Amino acid sequence: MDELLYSPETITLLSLDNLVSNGRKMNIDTLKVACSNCNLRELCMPLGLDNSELQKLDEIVATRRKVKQGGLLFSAGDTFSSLFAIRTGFFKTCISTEDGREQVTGFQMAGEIIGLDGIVNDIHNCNAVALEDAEVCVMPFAKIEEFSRDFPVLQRHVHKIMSSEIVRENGMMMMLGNMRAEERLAGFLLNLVQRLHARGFSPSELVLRMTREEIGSYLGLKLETISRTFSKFSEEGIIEVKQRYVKILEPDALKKIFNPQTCY
Amino acid sequence: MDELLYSPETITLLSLDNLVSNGRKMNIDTLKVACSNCNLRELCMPLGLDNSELQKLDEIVATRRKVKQGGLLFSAGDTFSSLFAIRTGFFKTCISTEDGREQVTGFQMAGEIIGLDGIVNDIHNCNAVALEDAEVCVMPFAKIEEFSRDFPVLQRHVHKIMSSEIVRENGMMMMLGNMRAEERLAGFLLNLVQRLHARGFSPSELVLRMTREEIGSYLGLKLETISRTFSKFSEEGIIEVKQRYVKILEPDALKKIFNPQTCY
DNA sequence: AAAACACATTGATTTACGTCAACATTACTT
DNA sequence: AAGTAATGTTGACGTAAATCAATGTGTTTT
Repeated sequence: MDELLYSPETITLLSLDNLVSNGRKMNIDTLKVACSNCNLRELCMPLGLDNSELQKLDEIVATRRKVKQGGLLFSAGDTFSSLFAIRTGFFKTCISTEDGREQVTGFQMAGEIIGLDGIVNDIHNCNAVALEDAEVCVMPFAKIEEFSRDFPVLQRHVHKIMSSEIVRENGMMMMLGNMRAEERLAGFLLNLVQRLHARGFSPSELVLRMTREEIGSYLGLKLETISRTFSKFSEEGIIEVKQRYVKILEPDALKKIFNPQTCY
Repeated sequence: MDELLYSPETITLLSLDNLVSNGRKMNIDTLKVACSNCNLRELCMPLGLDNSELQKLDEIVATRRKVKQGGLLFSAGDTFSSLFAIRTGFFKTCISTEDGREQVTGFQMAGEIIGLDGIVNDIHNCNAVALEDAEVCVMPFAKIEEFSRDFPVLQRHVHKIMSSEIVRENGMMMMLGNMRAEERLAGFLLNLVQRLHARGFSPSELVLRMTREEIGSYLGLKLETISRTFSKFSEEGIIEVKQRYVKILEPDALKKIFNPQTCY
């Protein structure tokens, strides 16, 4: 394995929780929080807000909340009251049918917003599970709406976040409806690494926070197919895989697989 | 065929355009419009607004616009400026890859809102195609945002519309990722007929506005599979199919196929 | 250090749906 | 009314991914 610009350890760093946990699966941290000082400022809700607006946002983010690996931030059926901005950690959202089939609907990382599905019916529609120890900012939706009325920039931002989720899901429908296993996995890897890169991580290396089964569920495939496709990419020299660690050796090859036309 | 409570002709009625068209593919109707008098009041944007709020909404809906069958309301790449409320007619939204594969992302009918995908990037992300002659209310998004600030009920309503689209697409991911052809088509039919019923049509009969190919694209299946599955349902006495006309004979059987557990 | 467990890989076989192709029906054109 | 195009149906066959199963690897527990 080549020497790494970003070691797997470094990649994990952002998500580690240095504070002492009280041992419960979840706990509410009543410490006051300041968006204006948050190092996710560029990614999270505050995007594009000036100082006075940032201060207002501080009022929205009343509390933080920690979720241990494997813990639930919320479950389908819970009453909806807040959106959550991920500070650290990694989540999956998933829904299940009565007969126990599960569909992962998304993977969310630091700076992303979770819980939009609850707005329609004031009830959460999916489960949000922490795939590693995580911390989120709790943003009561009533407050978001209240401040949105005073701050058009915030209002617009909220709308863009929701629209972007709609567009992402449109893309997933294309994946699930039209693409073959290799295309889906290529698209998945490119998307993941791009979002990690936007957060200061390597543009070519990543450590998967989810199992093959969870990737498969997200992509509408079985875990064996994910494993086989990883192996195939690896044999072709496109990626290097060692369990959860993935290094993209030929990003262009991956792009070509995902979207045959654009990369000729 | 039994005598019909709602004939196919009746079902078509709502969508017919009685006004004279000027012959162009699309045209902008500058006639002032009143939401307060609209017969879609219960379904469309105004849901839950009182009289003074309804009047404000009238100001948002500046114009109407007609789209002929096969015409485009907007295309991917068009600059986004307005949402559209469907007054009459039926639309599909779809996206395509560079190499020409098409994915239908939704079918929209009277009272539903179209164009939410454009908000993130101020550019439409999909094509909206009229599957029959249609008329929409043009709602400039800047105005929607402006009035949302003054009318919390409207603000909440806009949020719910967006959230509901997210939830719908979550459901589609479940369909596309986990369900077999029969389950998908059963779910599709149940959803269509339920939405039509909410608009005063029959709870058991419908006339499809889309081809087998378009249904297939939406459901991630090929047109032959749609055709075969229709035939199978028909042979089993669950539905009666004659081209675009469908009558649901055994709604419970359909529900059981869609969701094996809930109906035992 | 060994045992137990969760997760990942790989092979053999099956299957649901896709592909290809012929034909039927309806709607559109002139 | 006849001819043409678009859409829908049905059959024969092929295939990508699922299923079943065995084995490997890494991590946690005691």
